[in-house]
Amino acid sequence: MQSFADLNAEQFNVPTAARGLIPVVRARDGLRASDRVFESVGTAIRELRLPPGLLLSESELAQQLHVSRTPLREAIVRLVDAGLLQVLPQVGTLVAKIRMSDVEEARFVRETLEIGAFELACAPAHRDVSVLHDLLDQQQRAHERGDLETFFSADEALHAEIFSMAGHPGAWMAVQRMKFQLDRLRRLSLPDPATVETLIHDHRRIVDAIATAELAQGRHQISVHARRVLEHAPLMQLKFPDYFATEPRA
Amino acid sequence: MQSFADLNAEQFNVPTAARGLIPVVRARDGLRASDRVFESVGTAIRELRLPPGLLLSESELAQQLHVSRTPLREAIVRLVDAGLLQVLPQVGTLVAKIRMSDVEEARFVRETLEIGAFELACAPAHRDVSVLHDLLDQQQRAHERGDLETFFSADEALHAEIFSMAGHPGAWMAVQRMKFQLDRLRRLSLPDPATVETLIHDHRRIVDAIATAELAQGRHQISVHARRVLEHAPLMQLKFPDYFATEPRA
DNA sequence: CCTTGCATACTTGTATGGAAGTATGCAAGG
DNA sequence: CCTTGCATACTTCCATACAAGTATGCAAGG
Repeated sequence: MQSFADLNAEQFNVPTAARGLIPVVRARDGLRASDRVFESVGTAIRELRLPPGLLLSESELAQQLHVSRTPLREAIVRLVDAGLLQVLPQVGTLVAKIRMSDVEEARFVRETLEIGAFELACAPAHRDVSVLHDLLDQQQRAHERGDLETFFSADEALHAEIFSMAGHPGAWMAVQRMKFQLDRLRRLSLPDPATVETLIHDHRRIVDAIATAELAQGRHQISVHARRVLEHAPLMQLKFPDYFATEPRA
Repeated sequence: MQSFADLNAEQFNVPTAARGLIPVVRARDGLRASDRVFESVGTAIRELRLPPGLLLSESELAQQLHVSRTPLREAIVRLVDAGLLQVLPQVGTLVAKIRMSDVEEARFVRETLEIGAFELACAPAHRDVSVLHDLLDQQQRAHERGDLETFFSADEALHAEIFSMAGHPGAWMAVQRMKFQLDRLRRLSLPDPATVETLIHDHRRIVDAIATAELAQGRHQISVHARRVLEHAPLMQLKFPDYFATEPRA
């Protein structure tokens, strides 16, 4: 199995240091070291900088992030709960592979909750979709200048805003927890500009459905939108076979 | 603020030991100490043996559970993520109070996902509701002999089984995470036998709706069922005012 | 050549000691 | 009597040392 140090050695030609893979966030704010590590490592996993199946080591990671093993372990515990890491006692800690059954569950949760939120967002007589239009514009501009990260942020913000309009901003948290698995699959298939345009198109139709309170149309659009990650899944499984888990959860 | 030791002193007349509040789970299986503590403390909180607002202490808890502070802290981190604990740095760790906004969010997530699962469970032509009927019988018998714990288990199992029938057993996990807040509110209002009978009645109607695939009827019943916890909420807020949070999340 | 057993170097899990920060009570001064 | 400042006793947070278990490579024996 490929180790963390090996991977870094390949990419940066430095045997021990791993600068670049995980940005070393320094002690800003009053944030706990545990939180910084959770954010840093969690983002690195979701952005596939730490590829699925990679074997990590607590002490190695701790050194590279300049924290001790205690706060690192607390971050690991949370990442295990989130389904992004898997700990094999006395063996190692590895980046969880993408399990299509988990992806499907996340898709169901997301689609179902977003449709529920959409219906509530359509209910108020005086609803204000100007924020949604702003976010659509942001996405368009970010796409035109090839800024994927900003597009991602605006994408997230759009979906979160719909939950806010529905009066359930907290439910978006529940969706995000499940979305972790979807994120990695999306990241695999999203360098394609055409796909981004499709997503923006989806967003426009969903926002339009809210503006005009067309329930049936909106439900359909959200369903289509939520299932897009699954479209490229079979191809991605062929292209990156060892990113995907074949066996049931250990 | 009432401390953990004080509470125990009141109930058991022992100043330091806290036997009874949290069962000391001994090192069975190959389970990690961290996992045992998470289960033990989490259950104690959900069953209100550790009342909302209670101020805890890492070292105190560690002594009483016969583990060191490290695995205890890892359990605390998970319980914070679950929304059952709240850590105030350099001050203390306290049992999170019940916030009605969280309850409402959990209700929305649960109701929406259960309706979604219900619709899928109705779809297959050859669906087998015998397991559901067994669980209904278990609930009836448990209620007749006043066995609340068994009723709770069968209740959970029934809802989980519906998600299984829908082909999304994993989505039940997402519901359970949100349900933690609902559990405590239910626990407050459930010593009432009449309420238990109402719940069993709800369950029967929901199972019937699945058996006959009456979509509209089932959706309505699940919605009514999911909102029952809210019925007694105002009364409970009057009866146990310091169990509930008034301010927004810190 | 192949198999088996063991020494060794890892891994995660747990315990403990110290550092930094906060609430509290008490004493001194107005 | 009321307010202010400080000493003290907590708290969580972090670093480190040790314990227990697993994989690996090498050597010895069949």
